[in-house]
Amino acid sequence: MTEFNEAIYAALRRVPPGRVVNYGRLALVAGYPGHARAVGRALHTLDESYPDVPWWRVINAAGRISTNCPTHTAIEQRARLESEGVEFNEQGFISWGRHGWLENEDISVASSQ
DNA sequence: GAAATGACTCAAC
DNA sequence: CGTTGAGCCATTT
Repeated sequence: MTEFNEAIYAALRRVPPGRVVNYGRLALVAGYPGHARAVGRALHTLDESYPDVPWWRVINAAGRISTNCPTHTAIEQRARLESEGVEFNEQGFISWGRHGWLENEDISVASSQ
């Protein structure tokens, strides 16, 4: 496992239940800005070895589930999120204004609600 | 080590 | 938000 993956997992563990974060922001928080795709790869390689990593709280910038993994399906991810209180749109989108992770509330989520 | 791939993102239409 | 095209980076082949 690489240092990069550890950083991603560490940052992901900081995400509280009921909150979601997109790949780009997660990479930014982990200290690797611009590594959005690498985050996707890191989560893809994720397995039972890291049970405490809430991979389901990671979605794409559009606010939608992007998961396309046989072991971690988008259906399962949505179910996990809903059980945590995350609400989905009719179109399957998540409201960043309600469930977006603010990290330290220092970063402007730019939620124009 | 080069080329291809992917759980991405942003800017333009 | 919908789609397209280009940029991005780590892992895989």
